[in-house]
Amino acid sequence: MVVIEDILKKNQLSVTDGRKKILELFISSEGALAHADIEEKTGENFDRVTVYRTLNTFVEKGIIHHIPTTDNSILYALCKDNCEAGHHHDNHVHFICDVCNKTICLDEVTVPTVQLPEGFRPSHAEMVVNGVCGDCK
Amino acid sequence: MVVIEDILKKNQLSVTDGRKKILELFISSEGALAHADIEEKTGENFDRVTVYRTLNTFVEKGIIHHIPTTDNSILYALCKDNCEAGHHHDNHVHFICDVCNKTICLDEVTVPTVQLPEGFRPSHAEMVVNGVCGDCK
DNA sequence: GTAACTGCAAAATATTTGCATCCTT
DNA sequence: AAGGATGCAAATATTTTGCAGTTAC
Repeated sequence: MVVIEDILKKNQLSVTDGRKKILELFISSEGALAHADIEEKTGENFDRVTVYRTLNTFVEKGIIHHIPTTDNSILYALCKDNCEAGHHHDNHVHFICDVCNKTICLDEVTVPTVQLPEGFRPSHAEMVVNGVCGDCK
Repeated sequence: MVVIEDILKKNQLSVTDGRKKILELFISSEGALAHADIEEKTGENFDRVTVYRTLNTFVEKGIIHHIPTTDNSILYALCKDNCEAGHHHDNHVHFICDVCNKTICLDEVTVPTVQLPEGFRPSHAEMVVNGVCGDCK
């Protein structure tokens, strides 16, 4: 698909099979993905190492970003257009469903600002909400 | 110290040297601790395995809890009194300093509620703010 | 004395690195 | 053709498990 290749080119990355598939997976999935998801769902067996490297590259370029999680898992999700390399401004709330366990980016819900104590200067804020999602209610 | 032993007893845990030292470390440090911090800062060389088991036990009992982080690290911090085993209600904002890299529990700052899309039901929310802390400004 | 906790060894997982080969540009 | 990306092998790092010895109560 043209769009996917454009994203890669825009970030000075050569267009390879693996990168296209992984990026496509992110675009087609509504939620966030863990490393393991990617190894499974790409269908073809990718080399584990390639997945690691691809994810790192995507994070560096600002195509995807980490999502904070309370358990130990590492999740990745697509960044929105206003992200730049190394400094993403992806200010929406993430929702983790307790039932189906999917992580969903609530693009419409902005992270609220909070009043910090004297002397603290915020640069970025993340918010994760747990609960039951629309599909599982 | 009496207080520390009381916390352990209150949670039906036998009072051992390792648990006392690790718990003491949490109480005396203002911020959150990673597994590695604990191995270092307890001074004595604990067995790595004991640290893992102690942390898990403390989390199960609700003495400490995970803090969500955007990078891959796993951080732990003390829970407040209103925490119960397996179900903590620790609703304050966490602050991670970009300079000194410490993670601080802002006990006074409550996580705000956000308006979720139709059909979503929240059970818990976490918020992490990055920036520069009072000491590093 | 008994149950629970610890430490050691080792297994199972997860992540990183080096290098030769292959693919993109 | 040149540089970057991949795959394999192997090195590291992280976490879990089993079991025997030790400690708390």
